[in-house]
Amino acid sequence: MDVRQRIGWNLRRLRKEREISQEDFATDSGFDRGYISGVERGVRNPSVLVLERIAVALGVDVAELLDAQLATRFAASAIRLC
Amino acid sequence: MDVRQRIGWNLRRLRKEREISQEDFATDSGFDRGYISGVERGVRNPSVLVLERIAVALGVDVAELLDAQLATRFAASAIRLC
DNA sequence: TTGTGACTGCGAGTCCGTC
DNA sequence: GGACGGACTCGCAGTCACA
Repeated sequence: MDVRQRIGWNLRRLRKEREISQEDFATDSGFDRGYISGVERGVRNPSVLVLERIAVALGVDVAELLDAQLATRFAASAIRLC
Repeated sequence: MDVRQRIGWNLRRLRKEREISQEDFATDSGFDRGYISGVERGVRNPSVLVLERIAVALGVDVAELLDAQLATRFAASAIRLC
């Protein structure tokens, strides 16, 4: 799985856990809503500074955004649920 | 510690473990030597796609480049050794 | 062998909108 | 609520010469 998709699924997972919308998270993290959408879908290529801002907004460590296992699991269950 | 410094120390640590120069690693990973130098010193802000290329060239997972503990330890010992 | 400043092209990141 | 588009700005990717 691509790093961008890994990050995307992890971001979506952690955001959903907190039960907030992309718009609310965008304002929290100080990013554009459309940009957050792109990151979640894995079409954007964020820099590590962006990653840090996202991690801080989520209250987790940057490394957690790159966790392959959790991303894969969440992606699989998300596909099953839809 | 800044994410960029974390990545920098981890890259330097893993590269030194393999006993190769910045120049050799640059050719291996397909980057410019000056750019690698900047990433190691934490003055560059690489994108996640760059991170993946570096990780592949090192033969490790991207998450390992963001490991805070190993980076801090190596940085401390490096300062002690110099 | 590595650090560093300066440079250009292009993509990251923003703001508007529609569906 | 979220996907997706266009147009825009600014900063990063990638390179080189020199210390």
